[in-house]
Amino acid sequence: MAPPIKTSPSRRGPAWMVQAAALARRFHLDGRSKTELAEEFGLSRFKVARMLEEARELGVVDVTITLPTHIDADLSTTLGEQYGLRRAIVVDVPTRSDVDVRSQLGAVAADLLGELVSADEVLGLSCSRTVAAATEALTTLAPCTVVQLTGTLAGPDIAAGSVESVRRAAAIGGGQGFPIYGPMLLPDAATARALAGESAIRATIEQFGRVGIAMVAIGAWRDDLSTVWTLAEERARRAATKAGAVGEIGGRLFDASGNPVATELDERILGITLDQLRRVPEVIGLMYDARRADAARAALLGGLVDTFVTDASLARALVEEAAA
Amino acid sequence: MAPPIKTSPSRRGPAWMVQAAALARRFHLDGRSKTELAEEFGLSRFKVARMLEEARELGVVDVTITLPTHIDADLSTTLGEQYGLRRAIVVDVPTRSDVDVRSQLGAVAADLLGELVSADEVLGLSCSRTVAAATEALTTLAPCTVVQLTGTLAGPDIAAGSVESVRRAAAIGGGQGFPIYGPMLLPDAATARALAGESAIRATIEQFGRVGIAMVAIGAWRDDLSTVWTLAEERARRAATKAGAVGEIGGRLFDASGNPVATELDERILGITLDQLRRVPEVIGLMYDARRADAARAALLGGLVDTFVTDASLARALVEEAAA
DNA sequence: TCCGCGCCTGCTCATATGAGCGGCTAGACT
DNA sequence: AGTCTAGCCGCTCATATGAGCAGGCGCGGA
Repeated sequence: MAPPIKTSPSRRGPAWMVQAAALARRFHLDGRSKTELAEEFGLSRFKVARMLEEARELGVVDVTITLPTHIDADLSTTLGEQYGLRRAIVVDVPTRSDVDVRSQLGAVAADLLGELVSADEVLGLSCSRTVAAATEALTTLAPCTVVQLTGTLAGPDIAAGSVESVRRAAAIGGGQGFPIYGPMLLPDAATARALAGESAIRATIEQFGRVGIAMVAIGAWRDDLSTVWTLAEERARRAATKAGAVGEIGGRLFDASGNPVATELDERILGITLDQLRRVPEVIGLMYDARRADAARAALLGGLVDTFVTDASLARALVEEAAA
Repeated sequence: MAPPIKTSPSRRGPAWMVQAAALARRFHLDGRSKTELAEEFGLSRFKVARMLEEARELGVVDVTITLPTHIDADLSTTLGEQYGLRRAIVVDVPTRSDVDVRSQLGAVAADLLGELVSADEVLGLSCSRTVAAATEALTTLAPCTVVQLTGTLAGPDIAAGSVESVRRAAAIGGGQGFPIYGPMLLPDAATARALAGESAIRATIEQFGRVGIAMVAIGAWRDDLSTVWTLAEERARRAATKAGAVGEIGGRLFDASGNPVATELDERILGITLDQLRRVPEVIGLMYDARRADAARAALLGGLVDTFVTDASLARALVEEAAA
């Protein structure tokens, strides 16, 4: 016996199509109730319901989600679900230039801060060009305490990775700022310890436990893909890589599972540790570029981050990896 | 006092956007209930409802109605509403060539017949190239009686306007056919009367009162835009135009209000009268080309037609006219 | 500090909606 | 003709949903 395959259960004609389309428009777009539509079109409410459902099944109704900002909603949702994130936001940035991507990502991250930070909360910021881009784009922020989570980056564009981010955020929100006047990576452990003891810096470090929401950049532990990597000496780099480091947050290295990697570098870093970061209720991680996929995956699977803001290229790489 | 204008009642951030988008997708596309979504997303059902509604208002959810066939759903609905039609079907045909438009229109009209004609009904067909295109595209038709409503057109492509349409439809549906072997326009009234009395033709004419659904082409009473116009003598044309004729159906002229225009030509026509046509419960009018807008408007406003099948150019012209 | 206002939340209850049922009809096969 | 089946329709009743309301909360002005 051949199974009862339906060749074409019900071929709908043009009249049906047009009416279904009109129903769909008034239901989905105008938000009318099915009962209203039944009266308006002179149909039973059951028929309305059945037509709408069939229209959906036939793909007549194609709901396109068009966010006003450049956010890829579908990719965001997929990414968030696949990695069990609280939230994922994929910025659909057409250009490939690092500067443009950072500025787009920053704009979205800035909006996100405005949205998530509530008054009297403590906001923590790491130092990176991406975080700087976010604070540059910041326009609205609840009055909150702003804490610098890491020492400053001494890179070519010094202003980007500096205390400036904290100052700006505090100014916009109208709250207190806790900066760290000191480099992220120090020559040796002793200097690092000394600086950490300095009174202003210690005041900042003491805020770490109070941070309610942190925005940090995630770096890959690879050539040219992390500012910290660039700062480290060749020997230290090798040692860290050998120890399993694939990425870093604020100079703190982690392995493919997202667990901290303790190397000699760790002692020389001025800033929040990964364990401290884990205790922050809401960590927003910023990251872009598909070449950082390994580090991203580690950070996400390791649960270092609650909310992940990224660009489409990296998001796609992550989603495809997870699908395979 | 300045009125309480809200500058921006609630600026939603990226997190809200992404969640709203996810909700919208699952609601509109996957057809989940709001209560389900509330559980799935850990929200109250009220919040879900409000987010969905706000998303709709903000235009975040853009429901695109995409019909599988080349039908412009929006234009169809608008046109139908503006002219108070039972149904309007606008075929979105990209090409401009008459032949292509006719064949596309015909395909849709054929589907429409398959959809609307029920068994044992009496279907009437006028003679025209567009109606011929429809019967050529016909694949499914309920068993019904097919009646030719007008005499045959003696044009360059004779097959198109011939008895062939009736024969084809009757064959496909498997019902009886009532053809008219005789021209639509006769040299004089006496000949017309004589032919109408001929037994086979009279049998057909007697069916006119039983026709439950008619498919007719609407012509414009203008140079080159109506096959009948071409057949008439210059003198007759002028007289008809002077009498107010703007269009014709099966050679029967009507004025700008859709009322019959009685001229000498009327006596020489073999076929259904406009008054007889009005008594048909469902008249499907076929027409295309924006240059026929005047005739179209007259036929529609005059209520000569219940269902109007047309191309996008004509539909747009009509809609814009009505809007002004 | 107190108050009023705007905004958000979740509640209640009347209404809208969905799932499943049984009746009806038409076409296919015996 | 009898009968079977697939659609289609509209009903019932349990559930989902909407409109409107009241409480809470942060902000800004007196």
